Amino acid sequence: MYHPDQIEPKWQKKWADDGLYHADIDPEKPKFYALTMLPYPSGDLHIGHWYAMTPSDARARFKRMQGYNVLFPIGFDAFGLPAENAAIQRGIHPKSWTYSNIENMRRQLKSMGAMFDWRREAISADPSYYRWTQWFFIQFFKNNLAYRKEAAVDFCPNCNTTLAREQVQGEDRHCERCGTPVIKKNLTQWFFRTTNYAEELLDFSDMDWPEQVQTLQTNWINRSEGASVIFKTEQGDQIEVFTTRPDTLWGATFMVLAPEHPLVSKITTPEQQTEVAAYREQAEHMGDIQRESTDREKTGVFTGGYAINPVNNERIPIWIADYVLMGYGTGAIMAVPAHDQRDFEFAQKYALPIVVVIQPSDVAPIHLDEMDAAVPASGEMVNSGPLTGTPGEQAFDQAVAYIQQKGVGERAVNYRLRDWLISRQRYWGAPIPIVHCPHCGPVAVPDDELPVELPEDVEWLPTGESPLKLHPTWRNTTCPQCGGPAERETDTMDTFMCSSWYHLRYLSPDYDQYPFDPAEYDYWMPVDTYTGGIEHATMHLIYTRFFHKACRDLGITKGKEPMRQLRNQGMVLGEDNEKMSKSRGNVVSPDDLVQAYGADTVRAYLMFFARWELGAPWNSSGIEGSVRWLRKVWYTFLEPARNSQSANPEILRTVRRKVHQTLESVTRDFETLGFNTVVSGLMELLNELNTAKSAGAFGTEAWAEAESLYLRMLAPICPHIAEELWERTGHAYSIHDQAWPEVDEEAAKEDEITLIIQVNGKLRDRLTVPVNISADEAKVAALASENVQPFLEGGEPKKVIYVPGRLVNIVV
RNA sequence: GGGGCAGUGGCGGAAUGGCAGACGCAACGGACUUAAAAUCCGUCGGUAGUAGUACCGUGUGGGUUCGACUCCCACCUGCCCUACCA
Repeated sequence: MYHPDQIEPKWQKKWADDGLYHADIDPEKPKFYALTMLPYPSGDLHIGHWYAMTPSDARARFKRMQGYNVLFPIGFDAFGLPAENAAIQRGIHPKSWTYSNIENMRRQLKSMGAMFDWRREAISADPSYYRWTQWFFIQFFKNNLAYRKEAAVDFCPNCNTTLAREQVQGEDRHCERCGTPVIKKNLTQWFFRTTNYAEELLDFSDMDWPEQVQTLQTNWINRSEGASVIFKTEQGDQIEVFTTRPDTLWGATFMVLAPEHPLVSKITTPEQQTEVAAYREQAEHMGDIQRESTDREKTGVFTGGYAINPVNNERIPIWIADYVLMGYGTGAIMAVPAHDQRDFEFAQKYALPIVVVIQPSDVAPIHLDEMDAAVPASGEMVNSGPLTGTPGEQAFDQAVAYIQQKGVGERAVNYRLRDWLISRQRYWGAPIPIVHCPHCGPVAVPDDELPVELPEDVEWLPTGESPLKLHPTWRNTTCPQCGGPAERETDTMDTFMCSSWYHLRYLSPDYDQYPFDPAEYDYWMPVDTYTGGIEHATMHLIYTRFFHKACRDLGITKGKEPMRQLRNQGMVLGEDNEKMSKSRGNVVSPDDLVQAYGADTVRAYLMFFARWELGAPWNSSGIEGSVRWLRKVWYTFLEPARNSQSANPEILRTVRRKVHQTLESVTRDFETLGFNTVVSGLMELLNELNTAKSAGAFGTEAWAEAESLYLRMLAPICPHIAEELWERTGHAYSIHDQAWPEVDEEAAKEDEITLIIQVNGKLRDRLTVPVNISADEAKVAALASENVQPFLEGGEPKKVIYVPGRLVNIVV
């Protein structure tokens, strides 16, 4: 009988004792770095973790059997808010909460039977880890990739911390972690210059990443081509604007600044002072959700000031309006009401002039008094001074050339991507290693004083303030530069900073000279296959790419990208087709499943029940199929047959053919991460083998080969049962050290094929013919078919198409 | 408003432009059993027919092709991302 509860712990212990999955540098072997996104130690391993990790493990095991030296590490993204919330709510220290969770999750992870090399485990909350997170920060700081500025930033009132732009999501602009709508706050925060890399981050060449992730990142970065144009106020101040439509410059009849624009107070005339101040006040207090809602009627006020349109020297009024955002572009726009809907609405409401300067050829001649909407299309330039008459296709380039020649602007590219805000006003994170000195300003903590350790004796007060700020002594220090009294930065780093480089720490988690051992780096990097959820497309996956490129420019890392191939798994939903959650009561516990069925069954089912990249709702009866399969595997190979060795050569030939055909498809599907068809292929083969077994194939040479190949193909998916059967069928330990079998092309070949006979593309007959049938023979056979005759109606076919080895299509 | 992905039996899914529904779940019928579980055998897209078989069928409508689940165009539905982005 198959008893997974007996064999699984036994083999897990033996593999661990033998160090079977230790991955060490071996220059003789090609390397393969397989990486699965590291989990947050929330306390319990979710079925989603199993869904993410066990297929990745199977793929890594497959690569290992193919002869690669495979590194498949694991660790914990151990800093973060839930730990701190547990501290506030239940009085448990985040450290003990986190580390006891890690202990439990380690046990759960080990129950998977995955080939993790535990010697390489890295925990981002260990001082030996975050010492280097801090070290990276300092490298960025010293090289002007980290800077501090005051800005209106997103703040989660529930988590009591600022967030990066990427961590604010959805229409209601809610916090990525807790779902609370964020508010804007003016704060001085640390940023990384991700925007320096905007252009490079758009380049996905030589990367095998899903189209969807490329699209998400490309849209997130949102490159737009246009021109930057300098307008001057009547007092001579410059106002720079970005426009994607330089060809509409002659139609710019007013300017709009964001209410927060620094020039507003200077431009505003005394008469307009009160109104402008009131509007700015109102804009400041209005939530972002309200302010950014598109359907709200546009509002604004006149500043009293005027600018000069640099192409036609027209005097145009300067307004402020909250539909212009300080955070995008320059916070100022030239308004072209005739050709931009927003500007059009604004101009209508406030009776501002509208001038048509573009006449698209497929639009009836535009008359000002008949306009009820802007005409955003491009077309021939009209009313545009020297450029009047320029055809639509040339308008953009001609306009840019014109402003460049006049020295009032130039071609420009703008991105929506913002710099990465990394300050968090929380305790449980890596402290930002900066000392604020009243004389020297912000000064980096010297390398030999790293890590800046988190003090453990902190108090939890429900004030929303970081305990680091409230700590009586920790803040006080001396300036590393001048030696005078100074204060430590009390903000910690975004945990995405920790996870931007964990793949490097896995290489040498105990190394203390550098973030990683360069020898390990040179051997293992880049990551060959990276797997994880698509929800990280515009967060972690952008950050880690930025991090790699920034480090490359500092001489720390090498190569263009950190991860060569990326694959995303889908999500396992509850049986009710809803996202699993405790409150819905639809959570599936992997611990319970392992207890009931064994890890191998859970692994097999997770790989079989859905397309991995799509995921599907859980089906608790579906897992029965995987249980039955493994039970069947067990007795197929272990229970001798009464009629052993009595099969005829025909049967044995068929056995060999099926085995090698399956090996071919399984190999291909493992390569492409098509796990569901790997499993179904093996199920199918097992059915065939049982047919052959009842026909007397058991105990033959062909059977022995089938057994050996079957178990090896099974090994990556169900490592325990494969090892057990490998031993029980008399093979030497360990199956996981065996080579992936080679396909015997000769054995896989078919002798006969089923030739499909179609008439006008419709199936009419199937003929069994020799595989090497000639085209003429095939056509003759097809035309002779009884099922075809009635359709010929005695006449000659118009055309007969023969697809070698497949079909004959008769066109009548 | 913009962009992306998906749509195949009761369900999950399979199918280099060439036999639609492999494999599995559920369901139904049968064998074994005192009984149950386990296991085994069989049926399982729709309509008509005892049957051979015929017709219909991969969200809808067109197109390309000897031939379309697959490629192209338009649309519908669902999900995801994004959004006064200048």
